[in-house]
Amino acid sequence: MNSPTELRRSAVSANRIVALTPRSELASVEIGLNAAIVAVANNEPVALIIRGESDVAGATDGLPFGPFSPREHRTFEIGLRDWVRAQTGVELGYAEQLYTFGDRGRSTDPGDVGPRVVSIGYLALTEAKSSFELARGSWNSWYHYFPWEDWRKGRPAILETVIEPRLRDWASRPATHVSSTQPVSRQERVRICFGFDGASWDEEKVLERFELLYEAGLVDEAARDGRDSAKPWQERPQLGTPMRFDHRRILATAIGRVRAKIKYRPVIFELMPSEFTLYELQRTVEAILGPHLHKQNFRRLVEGAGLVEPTGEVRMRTGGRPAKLFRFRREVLLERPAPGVRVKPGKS
Amino acid sequence: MNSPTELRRSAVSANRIVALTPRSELASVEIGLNAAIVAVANNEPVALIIRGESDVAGATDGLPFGPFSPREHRTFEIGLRDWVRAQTGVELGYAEQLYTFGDRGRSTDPGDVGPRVVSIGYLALTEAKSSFELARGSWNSWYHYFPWEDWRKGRPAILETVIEPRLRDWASRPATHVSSTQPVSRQERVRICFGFDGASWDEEKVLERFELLYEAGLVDEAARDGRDSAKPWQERPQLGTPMRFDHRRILATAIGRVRAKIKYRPVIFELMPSEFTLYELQRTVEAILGPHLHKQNFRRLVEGAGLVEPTGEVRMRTGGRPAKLFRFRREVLLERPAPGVRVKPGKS
DNA sequence: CCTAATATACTCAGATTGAGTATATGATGC
DNA sequence: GCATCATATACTCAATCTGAGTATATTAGG
Repeated sequence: MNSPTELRRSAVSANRIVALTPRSELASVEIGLNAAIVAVANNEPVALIIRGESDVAGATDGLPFGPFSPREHRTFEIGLRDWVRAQTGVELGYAEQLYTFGDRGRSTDPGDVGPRVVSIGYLALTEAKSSFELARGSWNSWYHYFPWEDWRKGRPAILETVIEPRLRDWASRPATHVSSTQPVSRQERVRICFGFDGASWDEEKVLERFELLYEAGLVDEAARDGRDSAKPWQERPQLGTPMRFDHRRILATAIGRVRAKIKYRPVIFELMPSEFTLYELQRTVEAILGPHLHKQNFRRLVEGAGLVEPTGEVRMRTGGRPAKLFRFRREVLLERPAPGVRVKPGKS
Repeated sequence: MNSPTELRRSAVSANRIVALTPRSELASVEIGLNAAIVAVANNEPVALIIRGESDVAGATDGLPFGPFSPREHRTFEIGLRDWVRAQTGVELGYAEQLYTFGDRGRSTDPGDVGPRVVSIGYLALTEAKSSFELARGSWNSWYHYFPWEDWRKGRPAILETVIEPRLRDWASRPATHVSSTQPVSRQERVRICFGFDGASWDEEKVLERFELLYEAGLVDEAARDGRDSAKPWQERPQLGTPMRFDHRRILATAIGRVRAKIKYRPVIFELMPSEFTLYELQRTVEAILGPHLHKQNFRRLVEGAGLVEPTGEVRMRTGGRPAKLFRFRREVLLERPAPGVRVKPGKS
């Protein structure tokens, strides 16, 4: 199989194979476009969720998605915008590609070797207009699907009561596949991802945490995908609401990306109305990131970085002194290489 | 077409269409896996290049790539590793997904509406063992393809002499497609991407710069893809060596990603031998990032962050005082949330 | 043993950051 | 109308970090 001749032959033909192989012999796949559409409504971070029919594990919720057809759409993004508009009535503003998922182990049909759906995940950010006219779907809190990510009221209890004991139990068992590409022990991975034993909590590791729970068989999707370590879903505690297909994984990727990105790109303003007070801005950042920020320093940072400019107006009835209204200074994009809300957790 | 009934119908069927549509009707595509395999050899950043037959624009160089077959490979990464091993003999270590490209405008056949190749780009980092046993391909400097990115000897002359006048000329002409999604003028984009008129040079904007040159019809790939603004390739100055397919775009994405990533993840050590001096480490970082760093502060930073530990050995014959040898401290991964070489340009 | 070349250690001023206190001003209730 | 409350905004200060310099150590080569 790996004789020098074999290797040579396959190497030589490699660059030509696409052109030379008849189309029918090439295993082709279908492309699914999936959109994690994120907004912040009433200081709650939400994603646009489509409810569909229940799958084998009882999951009904999913992201807006549709097949990508090269016939109809010149680019993925155009296709995505069309799909989202048709499905939900939402006109997307900011959108960026997240990741392309294609594991066979994650399909709903684990033994399948035929054509397969490859999911290209997209992140979209939009302003949450109140009682938005949705043709279909609803805005659901993303902490509904990831309760362990909600640190707005301190460390979520579910970490102590459910996740930690079960993950420790899983970590104490030997790995089923001992691989040389996985040099870090289960225990260390659990400790780092979930901040046990004094390790710090990294709010960006959303996907890593979800993947760990998946590997440990603690989320319903794992059982549905037929992982050996997973018990039947009726017997397990439900860690967050499951989603159809691998949509929860895509949403986890999206949350991690947003949390990382607002620190070095001014994408937070995609979630804001055109005019806002600095405290509203802070609350929006906190809705995304979790921990509370130091109010005075947040102001200093945001104003000092030139991210906003006062409109001259004030908002009355804030319950105290009126707050100045600000707008996003689009010119920062032309001034600084990487403007963003480089916030760090603090008091108040 | 967009009557309420139509919209409703398409919205309702959206989630089911994958399951309900007969396979023959779904436009399926072929997945190509492409690897930008990066190393640093003799302080020169290099990528593994496969030379193939010349395309219509005369491009011969390309990245290792091959079709992804769901039949054979459980994941993209496994498929990629297999392909790279078969084509080049290289066993990949670190690899991460970059981006999935699928524009029709970038295919070699612009009018094509049939099955299309979607490229999933991967970045791989490896140590450049001297005169590596390559079954096929060669290590080429990446500045061969992107001469304007090479700032190791100061601002590259090609920016003044060729790029600036031609981009300014292009920017002064009105955009062919005036779109509301492009609120920034050509002039501003050129200024920001290439650091003209006192704007700072952001070494991470490799892809943005390449895309701008592509749009302006200044790289050979643009003419080959039949963009209206591009003159026949014989008439244009060759800005860097062109590559086949959209491989130069993938390499640009890879360079930008590496340059960004070494600042917050210790991926630089994937490019180093197991033992090295701090100056060798600095030279490797500089090969990737471009500008020179302040030697003393670089040492303070790297040691202070706990990224390395002394082996106790020294390297003689450095031309002066012997240098201590260091190794990567893998434990940092367990200690800090985002360890990396957070370097900033400076003197010496 | 002197000199060149490199490695490493130490210093210091300015900027940034975390966190506190003080003041401004409209809303509310009497 | 006025005290009180609640919030917004301004100012202060020490600890730390950062950029950049000078000084010293240790080899190789003549």
